[in-house]
Amino acid sequence: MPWTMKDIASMLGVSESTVSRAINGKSGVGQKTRQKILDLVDKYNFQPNSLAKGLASKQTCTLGLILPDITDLHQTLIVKGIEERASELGYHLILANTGRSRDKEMSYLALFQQNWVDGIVVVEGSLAEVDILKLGLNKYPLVLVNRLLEELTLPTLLVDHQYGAKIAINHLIDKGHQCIGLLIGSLDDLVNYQLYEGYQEALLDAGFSSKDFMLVEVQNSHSGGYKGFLQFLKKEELPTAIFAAGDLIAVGVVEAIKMGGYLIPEEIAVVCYGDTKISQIIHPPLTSVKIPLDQLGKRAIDQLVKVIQKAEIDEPFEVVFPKLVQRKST
Amino acid sequence: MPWTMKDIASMLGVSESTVSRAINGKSGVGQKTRQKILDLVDKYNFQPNSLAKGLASKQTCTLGLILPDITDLHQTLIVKGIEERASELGYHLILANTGRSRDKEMSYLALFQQNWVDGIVVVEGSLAEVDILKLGLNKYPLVLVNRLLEELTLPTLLVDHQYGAKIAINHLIDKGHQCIGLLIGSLDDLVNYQLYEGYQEALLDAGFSSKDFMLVEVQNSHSGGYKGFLQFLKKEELPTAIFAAGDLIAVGVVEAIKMGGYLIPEEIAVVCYGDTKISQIIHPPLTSVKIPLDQLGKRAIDQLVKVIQKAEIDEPFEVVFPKLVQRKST
DNA sequence: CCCATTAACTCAAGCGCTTGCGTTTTAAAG
DNA sequence: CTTTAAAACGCAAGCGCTTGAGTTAATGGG
Repeated sequence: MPWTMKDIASMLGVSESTVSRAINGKSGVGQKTRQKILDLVDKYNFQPNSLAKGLASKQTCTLGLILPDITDLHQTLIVKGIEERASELGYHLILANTGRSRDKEMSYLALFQQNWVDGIVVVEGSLAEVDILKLGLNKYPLVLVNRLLEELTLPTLLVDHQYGAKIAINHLIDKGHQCIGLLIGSLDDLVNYQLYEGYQEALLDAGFSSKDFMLVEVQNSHSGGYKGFLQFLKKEELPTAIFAAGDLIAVGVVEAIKMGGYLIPEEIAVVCYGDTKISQIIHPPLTSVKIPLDQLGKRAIDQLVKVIQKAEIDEPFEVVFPKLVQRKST
Repeated sequence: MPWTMKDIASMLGVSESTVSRAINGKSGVGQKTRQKILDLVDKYNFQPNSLAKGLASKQTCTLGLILPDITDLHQTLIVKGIEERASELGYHLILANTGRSRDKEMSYLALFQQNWVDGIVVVEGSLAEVDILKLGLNKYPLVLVNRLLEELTLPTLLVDHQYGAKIAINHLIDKGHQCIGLLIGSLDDLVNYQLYEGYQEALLDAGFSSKDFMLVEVQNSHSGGYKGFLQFLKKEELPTAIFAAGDLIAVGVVEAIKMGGYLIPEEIAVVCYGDTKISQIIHPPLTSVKIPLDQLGKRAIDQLVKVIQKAEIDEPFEVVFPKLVQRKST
């Protein structure tokens, strides 16, 4: 049976309130009494019951985090940033993995809202406006990461993927490439579509025309990248540079390029979107676009804490910008 | 302001207790009353305050999970298993990432123990016997995954890495290899040491002698694997098969082998410990030892729930066995 | 038609902590 | 040695829910 404040209080012949104030560092307790209490707390390793504390004080100093797939490296990198900043600000983190199940997402959202946490971060996820409204969550401290709900003005953190594609393409143009291919997953995926837009914009800005676009839509996988390169081979002109929208695609395309007997980067340059371990250890290590996911997480917490503390949010939408990391493939 | 049971109760002119029993599906409520309550609950999307519920009922239907590094794929795969089984059994999961900080580990352990959760799973981690004892956690529902504390008989889930190494080596022996090299990270790491033991045992069992051991200790990284193979080249006899204890090492060694102009698997076979994405997409895809991490997680929850429900644990130590996945590298 | 049995429901005491307010103590000022 | 304001502390209500014991209503057998 764990100790309670009552126990500590009666041991010292003081009231519970005094113990409470002493532990929480509030005024209204004398020096010696406070010390005696703290000593006892230490001696018996007393831990105040956080349920009771939360119930009485209406705050838990805990943040809820909902994400679709904990085995996804991108997401865990965001979590890392979130965890770091939350920890700095004195918040604990509670993490819920939904396994991309909409029901679970709703269920955790509801759970958290039941006074478990002071605020919620939702990473990606599939929840819609109606869900938020149904749960009465539109007034709850809630920030969205990598997910845009246009009808609601919830604080939202996004990556500017279009910009990410542009810096990649601009880099290739700077290197003198005239024929730049794009290997990308389904354009139905919003991220891919944004990359595609960035690709187009960069080329147009540099004076190319839409005739110069070389797009191959593939499976977002190793074999997708491989097959994608074979598609390029069939075209009248072979690109001298390829922007691969994903590390697995990049690995596949590199393999295909080598298989075809071409040299990287001398004959074909490759830029990878996403600076993952895989893209670094293959041969040659790939120039890639690094997405500052930890930044994303940290700023999400900053926003969330602002909302919790009722500070006004000046601008609900924040954007982080990818950076180019140059390696041996360009 | 969220609704409370009191609100619901007064709307219908019944008592709070009736509402409570209706919501929790307990007996003592009439059909029509129950239905009316449930309808209202639905209409206003009433969510009982879980802090209050937990405080009163002394259980939260929530499990705490502590792990060192959420960006580590191995750990997240365990989490996935844990989450699935916990969810099946009606438990929510709370996840704490310590970033390998001992202090944070202690802090979360303490937090959880403050009645947040009904039980705790600790994955790997750095906590020692004294910590557990200091927190008075030796009587708390707690299971350890991939960490052995010998002086305490806490329920513990482990992977039999020694067995994992043995099946890999046996496979190579079956393929006719007489000279099998081992490329491994620091033997101070317990996992590596166990793999080393498995390696030895498999060879000895097959009639080899300790003179046939070919061990090179390297950095657990891509370049470690690369350099490791160069070490082999310096030896009088080149192994015809290599067991690489880690996917990054395996990638490095494969690169070095190709660089040296040898064919895989014709001249040199490779087996990788750990069946990760990386080991599957490189060329050739590697035969590897798959560690059933989801199993590990699921069985951890089974054990934990047993402890929570005060069921006796027959055997505190459970072990899961790796499996061999054959691909093109052997 | 009455009493016993069971089901439906209410009461009220907690769970362990916080907090505003009132009371006592302390000590400095008059 | 008072006066008085501030500091130290206690009291008790309350956070929102659960639960055992007690009360009332419904049901059926004799």
